[in-house]
Amino acid sequence: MSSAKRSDSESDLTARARIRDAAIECFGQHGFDVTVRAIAEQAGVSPGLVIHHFGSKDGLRRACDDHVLGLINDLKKETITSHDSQTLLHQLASMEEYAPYVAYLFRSVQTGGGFAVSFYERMVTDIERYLAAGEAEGTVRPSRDPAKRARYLAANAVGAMLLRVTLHPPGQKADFARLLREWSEEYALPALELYTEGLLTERTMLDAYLLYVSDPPEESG
Amino acid sequence: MSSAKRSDSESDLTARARIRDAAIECFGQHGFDVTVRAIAEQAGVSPGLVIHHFGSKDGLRRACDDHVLGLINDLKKETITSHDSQTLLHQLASMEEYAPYVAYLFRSVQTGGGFAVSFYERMVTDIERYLAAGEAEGTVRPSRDPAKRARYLAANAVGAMLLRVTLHPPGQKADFARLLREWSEEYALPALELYTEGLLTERTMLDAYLLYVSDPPEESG
DNA sequence: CAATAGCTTAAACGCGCGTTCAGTCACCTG
DNA sequence: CAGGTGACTGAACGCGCGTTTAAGCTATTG
Repeated sequence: MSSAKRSDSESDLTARARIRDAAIECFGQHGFDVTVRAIAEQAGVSPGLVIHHFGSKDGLRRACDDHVLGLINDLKKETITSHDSQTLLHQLASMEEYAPYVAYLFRSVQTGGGFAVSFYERMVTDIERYLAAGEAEGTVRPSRDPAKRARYLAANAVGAMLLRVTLHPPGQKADFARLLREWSEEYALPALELYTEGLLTERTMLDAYLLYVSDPPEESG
Repeated sequence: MSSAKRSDSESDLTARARIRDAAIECFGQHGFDVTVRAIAEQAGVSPGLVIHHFGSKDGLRRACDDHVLGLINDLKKETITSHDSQTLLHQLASMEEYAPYVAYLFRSVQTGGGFAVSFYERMVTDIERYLAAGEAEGTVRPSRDPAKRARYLAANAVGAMLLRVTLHPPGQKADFARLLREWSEEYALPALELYTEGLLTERTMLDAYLLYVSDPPEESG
């Protein structure tokens, strides 16, 4: 379904594909409130044709979701063997030709909805696998609850980027690869401090919590 | 400016104030795309009156920003002496009568813009002070760059909550106090693990980075 | 009481949106 | 060549939005 046509150069694509690509670009750059007219103009067609092919603006959005999902799946299958230590988003962002799709994904997460949730869940399990590998390798400390740790770290990492993009929206041609790189450089020090030395000097809070969960007090009310 | 009238009970307020409060409630619950008509209905007035008092929908939004900002300032002045260890947002959320304002702030951050940025910057310095206090007290490890650490931790904390609210939007009467509490309980373990034990088993990455910044390699290109 | 000023409303305006529709064109099929 | 099918367009429709406008109501003032 997603592996049919795979050419580019913009004009030898079927109009339907051109509209879909234009929509992904517009949605990613300006959010899902872009007008159908703007998408049509970007694709070089009339607004009516957009609806003719996708039924409605919502149908177009679903088609975009499906297409991006297909690309992700294809990418995953390709890189499942090459055991690189990069997370899904970094993989995507590092490839320049995938820029519009990364922007689309950011915008999806920013907007919320089912597609964003499923993509985020994918990242969570991605990070969980990544941490488990590090654990097996001996570089990552074992956790008392690896799943929750992965979820916690994922929420922090993705949330921080989401906040950044929301408060300081990038310009027209958003280079998310650069954005992720700059983020990593900017906060490498506090991140590495936190990851290797922790934040607290004593373990009293953790020990108290562990004692608490092993022997919880009675619930009142 | 924000300390003039301070009564409630909804009907003895001036219409202007009633509209403003209704707008804060609507904006917080449904986002800034709520219609002026919906706000007017919530306030029990006609749509025209809303524009009559605030000039435009944007003017109404600015008035809401100013009002919430005023409340925050008042709250800060009150609790500046009581040196509690709670961050600004937790203080707000812990007071039930402030619920609409917390929802409004969440929605502001979610939407972006100048007001959201200034509020977030406030949280950053808030957390920086909080960390510095812990450092002086001996419970928080000193950092090689406290400002950046504060910014990093703030981005993670706020971003994670933003992501949560975006992907799993709360129902009609959003209880953000409960939401923050549930979040803390849910991820107490991985957070405490990370904060007291760190994530990595070796300090090679941190040491390599420290070496790198003290003697950076030549930039090529 | 008459007059003025401000609060308030119902109705409507203008605009931009998603969508529909009638019709044109190109291309297959027999 | 006749006929039909689907891509495609330009124009329009209908709707909901923010906003405007004219008029009514109330209260204060001389």
